[in-house]
Amino acid sequence: MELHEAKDKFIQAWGAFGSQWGINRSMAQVHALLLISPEALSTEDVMEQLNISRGNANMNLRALIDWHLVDRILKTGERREFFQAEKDVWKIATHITRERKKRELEPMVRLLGELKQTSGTTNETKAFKQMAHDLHDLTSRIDAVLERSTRSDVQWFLKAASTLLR
Amino acid sequence: MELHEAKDKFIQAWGAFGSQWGINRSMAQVHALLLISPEALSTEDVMEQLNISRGNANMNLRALIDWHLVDRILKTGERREFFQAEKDVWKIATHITRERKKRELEPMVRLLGELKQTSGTTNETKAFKQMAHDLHDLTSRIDAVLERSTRSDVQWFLKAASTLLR
DNA sequence: ATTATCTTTCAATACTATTTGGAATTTCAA
DNA sequence: TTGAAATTCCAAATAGTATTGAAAGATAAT
Repeated sequence: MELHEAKDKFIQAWGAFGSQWGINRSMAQVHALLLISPEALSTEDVMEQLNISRGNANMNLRALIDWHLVDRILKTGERREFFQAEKDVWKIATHITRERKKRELEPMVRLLGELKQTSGTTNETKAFKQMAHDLHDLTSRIDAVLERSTRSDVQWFLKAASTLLR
Repeated sequence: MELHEAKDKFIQAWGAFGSQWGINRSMAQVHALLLISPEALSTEDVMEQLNISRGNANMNLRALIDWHLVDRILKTGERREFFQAEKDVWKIATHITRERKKRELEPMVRLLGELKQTSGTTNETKAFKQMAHDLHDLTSRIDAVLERSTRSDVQWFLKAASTLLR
């Protein structure tokens, strides 16, 4: 397959994949583009290559920086800013996981913890409390697994181990 | 907290949580409602309790059945159908995971596998191939972990173990 | 201090996804 | 069979989200 075609396929697929998981398409596409660029790109580059507006490019670049997936690069003698994606896929996975865990999973765990103490003894209440309890238990476990698997020491260890075993 | 308030909070939260992860709000809310109902509900019940239209209720109930999260119940002497959610949270998690893995993750793994064989030796091509390779590696690993952790024998074992340790 | 260049903001617009409600279809007890 | 009761379908309406583009705001060279 030609590079051009492959690049395009990847950007489209990453965008579609992102939107299925609640990440907006442009953001995922900008990320994809930066992931496969050997050099840091300017806002203008991103706009041209993805055919999106300045405002859109700017907003999504900022969001990606906020998610720690992209760094702002300043080149000496250059007025504009350049953007470069983090290329280490472990770090990417870690940042996305931790961020979503913090923003979405943890609040849900907290809520379920509260809800399982709802007062009452009717059948309906019992069913509710049971479900809140079970879900709290499940989400806490998932939270714990994600916490462990994204801790930087584990990352270091896994990386070292996989290098040794290569 | 009162049951009514708790129920409502749960349904709203589950709906919001779902949409953040690419599951439409009504579907998540219907699921939430059925999760906490001790009895199976009719389409009419769902419509009333969530204030949604017949078409909407019907469509999402069918989708939930398709995802193996809800069963259709036939009561003798009753004309209408009733719906009951799977209450075992392990099974719920397993079904959701396996379904999304199959529909979304596996196709991405396949694509990355193809893309990493792109032809060319320029810097740009090399960067592209490297990223495709790394992402293929990562997504395959995630796929493998999910495969293992959702296999029914593992589920059985985990459940038995957690019962013993109670 | 002025100007050219780049970044950010945000109201208007376009686009997508969801929801509705009525018509068509199916089902089953009489 | 028939027809009341239920389900399913689907085109149109609505709601929700993303994108644009022009203007305002920064910034740094001259």
